[in-house]
Amino acid sequence: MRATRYFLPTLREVPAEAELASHRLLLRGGFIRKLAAGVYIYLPLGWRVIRKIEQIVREETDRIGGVELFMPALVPQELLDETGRSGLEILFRLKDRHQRPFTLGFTHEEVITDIVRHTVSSYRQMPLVLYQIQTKFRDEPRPRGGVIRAREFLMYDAYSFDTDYDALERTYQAIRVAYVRMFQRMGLPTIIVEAEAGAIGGGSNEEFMIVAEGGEDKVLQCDTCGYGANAEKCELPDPQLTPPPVEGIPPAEKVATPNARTVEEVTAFLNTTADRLVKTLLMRVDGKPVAALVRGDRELNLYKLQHALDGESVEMMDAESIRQITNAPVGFAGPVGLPPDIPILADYELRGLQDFITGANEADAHLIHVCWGRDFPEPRWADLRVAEAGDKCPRCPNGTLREVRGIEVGHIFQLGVKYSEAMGALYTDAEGNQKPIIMGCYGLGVSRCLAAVAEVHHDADGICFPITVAPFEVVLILVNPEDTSQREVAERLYAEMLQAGIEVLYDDRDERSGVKFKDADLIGIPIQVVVGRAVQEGAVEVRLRTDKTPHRVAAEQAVAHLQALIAELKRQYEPTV
RNA sequence: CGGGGCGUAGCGCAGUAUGGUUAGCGCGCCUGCUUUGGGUGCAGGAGGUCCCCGGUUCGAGUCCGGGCGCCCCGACCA
Repeated sequence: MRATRYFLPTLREVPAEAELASHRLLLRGGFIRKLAAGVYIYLPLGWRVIRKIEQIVREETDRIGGVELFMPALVPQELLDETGRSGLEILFRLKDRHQRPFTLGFTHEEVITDIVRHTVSSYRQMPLVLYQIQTKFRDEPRPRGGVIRAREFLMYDAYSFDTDYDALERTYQAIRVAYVRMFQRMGLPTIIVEAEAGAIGGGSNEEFMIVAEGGEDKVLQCDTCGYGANAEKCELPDPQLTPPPVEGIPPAEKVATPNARTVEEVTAFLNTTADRLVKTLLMRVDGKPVAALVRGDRELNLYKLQHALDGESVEMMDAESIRQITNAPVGFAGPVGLPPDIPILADYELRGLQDFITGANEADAHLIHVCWGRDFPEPRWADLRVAEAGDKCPRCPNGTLREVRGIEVGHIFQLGVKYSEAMGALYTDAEGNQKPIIMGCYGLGVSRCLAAVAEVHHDADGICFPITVAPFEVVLILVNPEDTSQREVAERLYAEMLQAGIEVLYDDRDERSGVKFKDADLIGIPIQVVVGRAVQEGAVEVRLRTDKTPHRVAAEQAVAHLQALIAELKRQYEPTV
């Protein structure tokens, strides 16, 4: 491709809206352009990278027997009614001219299950893996980081159908390996961590994370065993604390704490530390009120509370309900004197704590010297708090958790029968029994991977693409277009490279060399071929984007040299599993 | 949804406190010359709904009211 005929709108100045390096570089390099918040145009260069990524995920899915199809983005709302997902806030909604409600697909479990329930009826038709690469629409509360979290984005989603859980496990493992191979081929170093299922639901699931400072997710990793988990999910072991004796602790006493609502305000006012405080979070699980207790310096993990009560949903109680239950404004709730029909759950850690401070269920007042079992009934103990760096590993005896930030690029789920039962996707087994199909689903953020690659592979000058996903393999830089001998050599080389099947961007623009070098570095094509003054000796210079050392190569041998170099670079990204 | 910030040429910004010539600067763009190994130099030029609507005023980019859009932080406050 000739740069003079291409569309390469690079920006010299940094767009004000971008914070993350990947976002900045993708905008500056002319890969993406914003149309609205979380809505992006993929410019030619970005689109070429997207297509490389798509090709990799296709090849790896096909390799394990997956079959590609293409589902509609327009999804009738009634289909989502069947699984109770039509009310999700994340959905973009619209109506047709007959006022029939539609949504824009945010994921496609219902659509694929609909196809399968009408077509798969026998155990003989499974295992089956269907997948697509398609635009997804999610009205995110806060899009950010360019295409890292967009409202319209490209996603690969695969769905598996099996007759039993052993078969699902085999399929799941095959796809898990395929994912490892995909990310290796893209040059994305991932870790696999346990995760929460969110709106997808179902059984066990894992996320593929890129460790990156700009990542949105908090990930905990054991320093000893291989355990890793999203902070949303990360379990903590019961520390089996022995309750301290209650004898000798003064009776609970009400103290005035005017306007002290937050943990910081209360500890400052009472001149104590947050670990002497017990927070009482009034929540609703499946609409029913519960009180959750965690230490003042800890965070309640909503998912853990939900799971502890086997609930479907969890939310904070609204201020008005809190006022009714505690007779106090938000900020002064406590476990002492709560209505007895409100169950109290407390984090394991609190079993080792007595003589603490809580809200008094009264405006501008807290209780000190509170003891569970004495001042209020012994709560139900559970793992409720969000894991932090320094906590004990839940899987091995000696491990300690450390915290990193991650970009979630893939998420694989064992769904089980959640969708097949809700939607009546049944098959007949060899004995003639009707059973629900056992499903799995597997997502991979294609456009997010573009950002992840840029986030992982860049330096001060621009992106450094792995050759496997680079928009071009080689950029051919003609230093001085008015120098006829340089021009001739460059034109000949360009023709030879095309002939040899090398993906080359030929920068034949009438620009100063500095502009071309800067642009080449910015857009990150892995191999740079410079046709400049070395032409006088019949040579060109070949250098890597990542290592600027020029290698003189005779012009006649350049193509052979490049082919070898490309093969060598590609070998670095061959999968190891 | 809460808090903060922003909206002026394609991009980055100044001007707004204290209303008043023809609304500026840098980059980019166009023309000519120049230069040709890391965003060249000189000269000339084009390009504006000052986010939108309404109001105050002799006069609004600037003041007032309403709306929209975009960015950041938080959304676990107890």
